[in-house]
Amino acid sequence: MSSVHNNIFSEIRQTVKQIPFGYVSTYGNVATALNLRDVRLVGWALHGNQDPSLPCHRVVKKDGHLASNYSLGGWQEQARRLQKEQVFFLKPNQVDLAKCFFDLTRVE
DNA sequence: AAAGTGACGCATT
DNA sequence: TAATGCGCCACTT
Repeated sequence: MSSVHNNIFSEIRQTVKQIPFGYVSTYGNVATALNLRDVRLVGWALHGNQDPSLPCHRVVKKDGHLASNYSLGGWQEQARRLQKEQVFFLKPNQVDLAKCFFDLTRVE
């Protein structure tokens, strides 16, 4: 990853930062909020992230399953962070979107 | 400079 | 129901 992003990547990060504590959003929802045609860009922007102010663990797949390739420690680490925020889980690797989904298209 | 690739998701076979 | 294809960005080689 490079230094400066006056591009979609910074937009993605801005959007992800709007997900409140205790809630999650999905890759697709972020993409829709930004009118992106390629959802993979969201994952790309978060891949290898080290910024603690960027809650990348709050982004999951559309059905609530955790990121299959979560960078730092795999989905188990992502699950640990979410449980710390008292997010509801249906299964060890799947959150309850019905209770914890935050729609980013509503706030933008 | 060009081609390959990816924390996904939807439509098509 | 499973498998495949595409998206068209940004980054890497």
